[in-house]
Amino acid sequence: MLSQKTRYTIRALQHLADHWQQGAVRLDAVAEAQNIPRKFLTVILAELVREGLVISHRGRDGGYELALPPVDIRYGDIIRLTRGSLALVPCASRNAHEHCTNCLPEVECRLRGLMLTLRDEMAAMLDRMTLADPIEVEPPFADDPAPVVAD
Amino acid sequence: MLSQKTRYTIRALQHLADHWQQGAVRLDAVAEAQNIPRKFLTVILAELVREGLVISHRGRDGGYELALPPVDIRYGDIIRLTRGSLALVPCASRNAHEHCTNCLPEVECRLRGLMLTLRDEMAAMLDRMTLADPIEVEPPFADDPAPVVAD
DNA sequence: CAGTTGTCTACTGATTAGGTAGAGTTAAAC
DNA sequence: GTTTAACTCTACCTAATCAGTAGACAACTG
Repeated sequence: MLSQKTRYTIRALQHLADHWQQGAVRLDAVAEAQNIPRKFLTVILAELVREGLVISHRGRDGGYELALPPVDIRYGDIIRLTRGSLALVPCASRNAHEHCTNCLPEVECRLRGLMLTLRDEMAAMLDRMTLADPIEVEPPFADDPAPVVAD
Repeated sequence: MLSQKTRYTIRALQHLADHWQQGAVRLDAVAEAQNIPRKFLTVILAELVREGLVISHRGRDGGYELALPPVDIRYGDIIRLTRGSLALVPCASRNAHEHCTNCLPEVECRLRGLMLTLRDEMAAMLDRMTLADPIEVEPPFADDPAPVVAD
């Protein structure tokens, strides 16, 4: 699962992408539109600024904007950034490889073989999609009560 | 990431698959061959027995064996069993759907749209592979020190 | 220089992960 | 029919991570 923080990060970036070249977007605007706890969002955006994905402007009329065009920000990169890796097991990461604990030697681990293949397939998809791509939303599943939304 | 427990589960099942129709395999044999803490493995196998994936034999010369042929156990099923879902966000699960907290309405959530597509791709692959499939292992990445293995 | 906005360090409470302890139950073999 | 090598079950524990908050500070604009 993606952590809540990763989910917030992606939605915040999508929001900034939607306002690309429209000037800085205030933190409160993002928090409100995307339903993200304000204080938590400050932490998230500060991190994105440090990573160079987002530019901030302080003072009156301050806010945030993407540091590069949406088309240059791939979903794969975002997830690698926040989660460290796309892979489902540490030993199957190509960018942040670590050995699994209590595992077999990698050379004979079939779980690793499988997870490497899966990782590559996931990476292919996530690196094909950028913040500029329109994404089709899907209707909620039928037999599912709508969530109670606090106002 | 898959939890350590899920990883152990998969490797334990692979081990049983390797000994399919060779009689019951003792817990200690699995623990040793797969490098899984013995006591923890009892918990894992007990669960698999309850789920009907594994049969246990008590008493002397007891042990465990798969309850059905390896070819009938898909990796997708194993992960769904231990993790509840293949999806990377709760709202993108087709089998154990839940609403995400602090999210947008699902009908307009692009993160969900993306993650549903990804889930389906992952599911297609994981449901194509079974415990009977040979899996190519891959050599460790080159610049990577071998792990220190306690004996 | 007042007010609005972002920045930073630290903290916290709840949950989950990853195991362990230990008493109990079965059943094959002798 | 006793021994003994298995599996089973409930309970518990510790450490890490997650999700989020507090509050003082810094910078920019008008």
